[in-house]
Amino acid sequence: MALNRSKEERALDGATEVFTRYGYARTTMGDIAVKAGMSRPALYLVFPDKEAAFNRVIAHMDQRKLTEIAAVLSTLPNLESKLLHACLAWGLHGVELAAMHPDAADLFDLRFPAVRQVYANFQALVTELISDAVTNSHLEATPADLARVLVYGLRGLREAASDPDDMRRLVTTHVLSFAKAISA
Amino acid sequence: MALNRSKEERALDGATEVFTRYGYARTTMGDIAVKAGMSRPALYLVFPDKEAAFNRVIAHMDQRKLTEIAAVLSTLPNLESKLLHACLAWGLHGVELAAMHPDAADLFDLRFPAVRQVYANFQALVTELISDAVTNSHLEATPADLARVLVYGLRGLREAASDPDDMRRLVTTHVLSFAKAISA
DNA sequence: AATTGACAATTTTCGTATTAATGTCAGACA
DNA sequence: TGTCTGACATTAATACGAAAATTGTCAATT
Repeated sequence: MALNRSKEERALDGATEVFTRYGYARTTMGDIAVKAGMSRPALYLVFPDKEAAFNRVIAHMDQRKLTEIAAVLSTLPNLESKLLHACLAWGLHGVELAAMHPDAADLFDLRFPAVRQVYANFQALVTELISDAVTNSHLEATPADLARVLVYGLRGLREAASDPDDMRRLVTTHVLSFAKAISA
Repeated sequence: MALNRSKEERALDGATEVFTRYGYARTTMGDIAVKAGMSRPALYLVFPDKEAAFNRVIAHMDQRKLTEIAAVLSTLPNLESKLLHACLAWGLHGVELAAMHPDAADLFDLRFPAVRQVYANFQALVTELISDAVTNSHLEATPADLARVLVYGLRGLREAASDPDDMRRLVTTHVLSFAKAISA
């Protein structure tokens, strides 16, 4: 049994695959159970309910992405390149997912507590990154407010961008002008 | 008849009032006709169809707002204060309207060509404002892209802001950091 | 102890009847 | 004569009961 993945792993992976492909509304616990190779009641032994499954999936994906980003950040030399990489990696993630699975739009709905948490987490990362620089800049705003502006600004760009390449250009412009403002 | 407003005026004003209160989907041509004090067929002599009426209303409100903004801009001394006033006046307009009439959310739906035009117009205004400064800054982006980032960044802030006062704070932070970036 | 078939409760979907809204035009009106 | 409207056909939204699907639970099984 050591070679087989645990039922928790299979449940989480199955849920991740189905949710990211079809979004929240259009996936059923039955779909997930089939993907995970278990019965539907067995799934309820792993997740209390559908919403909890969704929260776990979002939180897990976010944790992976943030860890991945943090690992790269430590290799980068300055604030500008750190911010740029963080925002490109994080901001493009959603756009690429949406381009791959247009049905999964509700994965980014801020009405989900898990989605708001994703934004809060990234905002915390950005706040940490820019705190030192902000105190030296002549801006009156707090690092937290500046991070909020940067992060939700990224969200606004999603509506302007026509495709991932365009999004990349816009994010780069956004981040570099932001970095310049707080580095001055 | 000189004292009475023309039917075109009454139609436009009536349409403006009803659309801004109930949004596009929940207003009927009948509602507008009543407000405008004319029969429904008479309304069709002014507007070809409902969508045209909506476009006219959005375009007219936008024209008024942009004219109003432009008048103030000419009295302001520098780029920073001009940008700040423009973005506060323009960006808060929608938030305040939405706070007043929550049913009218679809007034800002980018699927409406008229709404996209509103963004394009403001983007053009911002591009014009910042063009000189950008050429002196060390940013590689074009004024048009920078304006796009600023304008759609404002849109993103709407989802972060909890109320008009919070929105005001966020917009101010956004604009001031932006202004600093292109003024350096 | 772990799992599931089967169940009640709830939600979604579907077909259909009904109502409402849109856009048009012949004819009424001034 | 030119402006306007009552009445109409067409299309779209709504209401609603029946059917199907989904959720969450538990007694029974392995």
